[in-house]
Parts: sequence; C-alpha cells; structure tokens
Amino acid sequence: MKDVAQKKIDKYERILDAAARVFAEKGFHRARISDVAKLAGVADGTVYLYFQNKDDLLIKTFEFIMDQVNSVLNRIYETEPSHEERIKKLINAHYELASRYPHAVELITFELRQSHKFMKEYENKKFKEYLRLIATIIKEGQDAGAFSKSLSPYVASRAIFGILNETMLQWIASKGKYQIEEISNTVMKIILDGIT
Amino acid sequence: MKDVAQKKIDKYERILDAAARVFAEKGFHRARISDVAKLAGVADGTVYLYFQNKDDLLIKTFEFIMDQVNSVLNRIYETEPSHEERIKKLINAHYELASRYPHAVELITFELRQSHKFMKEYENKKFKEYLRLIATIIKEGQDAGAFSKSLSPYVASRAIFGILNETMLQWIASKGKYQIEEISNTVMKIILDGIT
Amino acid sequence: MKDVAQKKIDKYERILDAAARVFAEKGFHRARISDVAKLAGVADGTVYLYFQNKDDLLIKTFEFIMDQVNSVLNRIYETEPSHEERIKKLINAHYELASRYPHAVELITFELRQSHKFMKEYENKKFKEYLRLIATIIKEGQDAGAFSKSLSPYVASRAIFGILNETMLQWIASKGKYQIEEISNTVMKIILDGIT
Amino acid sequence: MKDVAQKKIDKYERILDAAARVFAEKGFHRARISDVAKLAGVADGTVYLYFQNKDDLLIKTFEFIMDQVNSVLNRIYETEPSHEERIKKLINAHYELASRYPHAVELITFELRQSHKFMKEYENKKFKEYLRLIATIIKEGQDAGAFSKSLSPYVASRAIFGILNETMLQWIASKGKYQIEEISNTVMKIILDGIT
DNA sequence: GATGAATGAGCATTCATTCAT
DNA sequence: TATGAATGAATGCTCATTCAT
Repeated sequence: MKDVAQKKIDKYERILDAAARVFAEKGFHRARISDVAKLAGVADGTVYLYFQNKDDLLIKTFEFIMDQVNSVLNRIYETEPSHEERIKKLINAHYELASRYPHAVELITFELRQSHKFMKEYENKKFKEYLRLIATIIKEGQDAGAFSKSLSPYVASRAIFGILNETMLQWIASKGKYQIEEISNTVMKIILDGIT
Repeated sequence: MKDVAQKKIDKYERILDAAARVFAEKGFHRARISDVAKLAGVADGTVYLYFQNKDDLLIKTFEFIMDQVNSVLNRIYETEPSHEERIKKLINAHYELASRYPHAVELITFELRQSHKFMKEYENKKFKEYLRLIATIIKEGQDAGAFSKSLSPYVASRAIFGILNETMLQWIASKGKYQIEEISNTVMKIILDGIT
Repeated sequence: MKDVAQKKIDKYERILDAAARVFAEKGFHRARISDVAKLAGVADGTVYLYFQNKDDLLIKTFEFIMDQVNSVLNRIYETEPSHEERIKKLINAHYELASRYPHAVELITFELRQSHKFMKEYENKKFKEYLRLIATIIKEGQDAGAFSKSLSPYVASRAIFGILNETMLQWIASKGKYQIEEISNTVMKIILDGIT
Repeated sequence: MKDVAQKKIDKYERILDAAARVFAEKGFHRARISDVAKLAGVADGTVYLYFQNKDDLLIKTFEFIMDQVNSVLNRIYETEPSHEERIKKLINAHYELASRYPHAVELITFELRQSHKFMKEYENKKFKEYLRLIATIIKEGQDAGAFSKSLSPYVASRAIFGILNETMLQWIASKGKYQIEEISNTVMKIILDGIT
C-alpha cells in the first residue's frame, strides 16, 4: 500500500516538476500539455487524473514552489533572532533557490502574475503569505529599533521582492557572466542600507 | 499631402495605443488582433499594413512606450546636475508615468519579458538603453563621491527597476488603497539610503 | 451588392444542406464539422462564421427543414376546404418530401429529438407548430362533423406523425423494395378510417 | 455453485439495467461507461468482462428489452383468440410497459435506430421479430375477415409501432399532463377503426 | 490604401479500452 | 474474477493571417 501511495505522489510531483520546467521555458500559453506529459513520462490523459485542467496545473505548480520558498523563509524567521541576520539569510536563501531552480524564478515572475488576467477568482494566497512573512520580519525589526520606522513594511516587502526577483532574473539570464557575489553584495548593501 | 501623411501616423499610433491597452488588459496571448483593430477603429487587415505580425506589434508597442520613458529619463539626466536629485526625479517620473499609463506598466512587466521566450532573436535594445541610462546616473554619482562605490552600477540599475516596477504594480493593483506618497516615500528612502 | 448578399445566403444554405446530409448519414455525434465543411466546399472555420457551434448547426438545420414542411402544410390548409382532402394531401405531401429529401426524414426522426437530452433550453417551436397545424385540421374536421369527435386532436396529431414518420423510414430503408403506393394506400386507409 | 452462477447473472443484468437507464437519460454517445459501471455498482473494467464494447452493450440492452416486449406480445397472441381483442391487449400492454419502464421507450426510439448508422452489420433481429408478430396478428385477422384485406400487414405493423411509440413518448414527456386514458382511447380508436 | 470574409493550423480535453495487480 | 489507473486517439473551436474586392 505504501508503495502504491508513494508511486502516486511521485507521479504527481513528476508532473508538477515537468510543468514548472515547461511553463518556465515556453511560457504558459505556448506550453502544450503534451510537452508536460512527455517530460513527466506519462500520457497526456494522465495529467488530467491529477489536475483539473491546464490552469489548475499552473496554479498548483506555483503553489508547490511558493510552499517551499515560504517554508525556507519561515525557518529563517523562527530560528534566527537577529533582525539584520534575518534579512541577510533571506537574501542568500533567494539566490540559493534561484541557482537550484532557475525555472521556478521565471515561472513566478511571468506566469503566475499573468494568470491574474484570466483567472479572476484566483486569490494567490501563497504570494500574499510570502509578502506577509517579509513584512513581519521588517515590522519586528522596526519595533526593535533595528530598521527605520519611516518605512511602510508592506511596501518594503514588495520592494525587496522586486529587487530580488529582478536580480535573480539578471543572474539567470547572464548565465555565468555575472558572479553571484557581485549581485548578492550590491543587493545586500542596497536592502540593508535602505531599510536600516 | 501633409494631412495624408499625418493621417497615416495617426493610424499607426492609434493601433499602437490600442495594442498597449488590449495587451495590458488581456495579456498578449489572450488579446486578439480583432480586439486591437476594433479599439483602434480599423479593420483587422489594416493592422497588417502597419505591422508585420502580432509579435511585431508587441515589440513596436513596447518600444513606443520605452522610447517615451527613456526620453523622460534622458531629459532628467541632461538638465539635472545633482546626482541625488536625478534619482529623486527619476523615481517621481516613474510614478507619474504609472498613474497616467497604468497599462504600460503592466505591459512592460509581463508581456515584453515573456516574449523573450518565443522571440529568441529579439534583443530588447530599448530596455538595455533604459538600464544603461540608470547605470550611468549611478556611475557618475559614484565617481563624484555621491553614491557608494561598492555597488555594481548595472546590478543596481536592475535592482532599482525591480523596486520601481514592483511597487508601481502594487499601486496600480491597489486602486487607491495605497497612497502614492506612502509608496513613494518608502521607495525613495530605500533607494537613496541603499545606494548612498 | 446583391451578388455579395446572394453569395452569403448561398454559402449559408450550402452549409445547412451539407449538415442535413452528414448528420442524417452519420448521426450528429459521429458527424465531424470537417465533414460538413468539406461537403459544403468551405473551410472548417467558415462554418463558425455562420453558426455558433455544432449544436446551433443542428438546430438551424432542423428548423430549415421544418420551415419547409410547415409551409407546405400551411398551403394545403389554406387552399383546400375539404377536411378529408386536407388529410389526403397532407399524407401525400409527406411521401413526396420523403422521396425528395430522404436525409431530412432521418434527421427529424433521430437527431432532433435526441438533442432534447443535451439541449435542455431548446424548445422545438417548429415541431410544435407542425403538430398544431395537424391538430387544427383535425379539430376543424371534428367541428364540421367530418371526423370523429371522440378523438383528442393533439394526441391524434402525434399518432399521425408517428405513422407517417415510421412508414417514411420504412420506405427509405427499403430502397425500392416497397412501392410507395403500397405504403401510401395502407397508411391512407388507416388514418382516414381511424379518424372519421 | 448456484449462488456463484446466480451472482454472475445478477451482475450481468445489473449492468444491462444500468445501461438502459443511463443510455435513455443521456443518450448513447453522451453516456459514459463509467456512468453505467457506477450505477451498476461495478468497476469500469468489469463491464468489459460481460460485454465486448460499448456498442455491444447497447445492442444487448436493446435486445434485453425487446425480448421482454416480444414475450408479452407472444403471450397475448397465444392466449387470446379474438383478433380484435389481441389488438386491444397489445395496445394496453404497450402503455403498461411504458409506465413501468419509460427509459426503455426512449432507448428504443432514439438510440437503437440510430445505431444502424454506425453498426452496418447489425441486423436488429429482435425488432424484426416484434414487427413480424404484429404483422401475423393482422394477417390472421384479415384471413378471418376481422380486419380489412386492403392493408399491407407489414406496413400496418410499422404504422402501429409508429403510433404507439410516438404516443408513448408524448405521454412520458407530458409527465402527467396527459391522462393515459385520453391517449389510449384516441389511439385505440384510430388503430381499430383504421384496420377493421 | 482599406476592408473583412475566408482560411486552416493548432491544442485542450474526454473517455473507451487495456492490463498489471 | 474484479479492479481502476493509465493510455492516447479523436475533434470542436479559435484566431492569426491572407487576399479578392
């Protein structure tokens, strides 16, 4: 029974993983379900045993990625008491994830936000959760006197996401031309000096 | 004769303007050429007298917008000698443009960058020009001792674009919930403190 | 202008005619839009310039046929004063139509009524109109003392439709084995003796 | 052993019964094997242990129904010596069956005859047997001088089936609006006066 | 130049059928 | 026997693009 259940999970995640790659590479609209299925090593119809439709697959793929990101941020928040260190670790965690899952970064940037336009009902809870986590870190830093009180935490969280997302893309697109340290140092400085 | 030439330009720009709105509203793939044509008040076929195909229309629309942005930045660069003031004006100019052409911001964020995926040959000169301009302002500020020398100007230009783009989206999406000043102040502080 | 308008009508009717044949031959579900388009000599997409979708095409095809049938019955009703003669002419008109448009008979029998199951909103006005016409003829005959007053006109109209429809199918399926007169005589006797 | 054999028959008939309901309700093409399986309380694959494929299931379902109808008609033929009474009982038996198995009537009307179109080889022996039985009753009545000799028995049998089938549908569709007696009386009169 | 009717390639999705368990 | 997860063929419909007028 365990094997069977495991197999099912494997297939589910294999499809999610394939979807993340294909969507990131071709873009949601140009990606064909048959591409995803082929990369996952299943038949086209099998995708529909695990996901309702193409939109659902996109959403689930995004949420799968965001869950992992949020889980990393949560751990930093819970284990690191220093406000400044939290920010540093948060930044580093982003670049680390970007180097391991570059297609996930592209997916988050382009596809998910795009989907707002044609999925009115989709609320994007995971992204809100992500922003809320960063805002919380900032707010606690402000209360402790570590960060400037003149900042709006929620605006700052968006700004930080904007910086990180854009520079991760820059790094991915550069394919080695930029050193991760060069980007990381500049970003670290802007954010830390910017909020303290 | 002049009237006729003018008419032609009008139609060209009318289509560009319609395209910017439709692409921003529906997203490139969900936007139909017939939507653009209808909004521009021309026949479907007429679009093809001015643009090679749908991809070309997207590129030209993007470049039309970027030309205007770059022209504004250029004027700031040429008329404002203070390095810090240049940054302040640059930030303000972005929010001003965003409030006047919100659909242009969405278009730049989502559609154009996406197009990379399916338009390998497209170089995106205008966006590079935009980044180069910001990098130049930073570099000159560094040389003059106004900005921190430890920053990579090109990375910083991406970071600034990331902050501005993301917070413009936040402001557009909030539809009045956020005051432009709240966003602007926080962003201004992060960027200025971050780079000086 | 007239030529253009005419061409459009031609194409519309050409598609209707092709649809009637293909639907009758293969059945609605097994008929492919491309079959209809090919037989009509147009592209697949052209069908959708004239009809909303496959269901709509079925409905319009049925209504096109029923309009012609109802128009024939109406003319009989209006020009023939004898109640008994009306019935005779009505019967003959059916067989005549069946011999000219056998696929129309099959379409009416199988496809249209089937469509009830998946087109809940479809009211089938034309078929009701057809039955109402026959019921009127019977009722007027009853009032004039020509037909038995013990019959329910509306039930009798359904019964007459049932007889005619079934024997038309028998004749079409027999492909010449049955003489039209053999069928026609038996039916004429049953209906006339049955209602008088 | 008997229990096991019985169970098998039970399952076979349970699937047939489920198929009759599902086909009648949704139509053959819109009915899914999984619908039938679920209603019968078996797995999808189990259906294929008892029937070759979906077409075979439709045929077997039809034949199951027709066997029961033919068996009723046979009993009437064998136990009732009066020619006129045979017709009356035959008519009544139809309405009785219709009230008990309305879905069977719909199935016979629409689905089975449709299947001709895509099952060229299917001969429909049971329906022929049904018509032959009615034709025999008519013929014997003619020979005995009870029914008009000018009728073609086989045409008359089709006519009678047409009347009954159509009015049964009328009654089923009306869902109580029509009294079974109103329909039955009119039909009885038409058929009896029509053939005698 | 301008039109818009016509074209037809392209793809998401369904579901009958199979087969390893 | 019985299961139901997996398969993959099949098709309605959309819309970018063309071209006769």
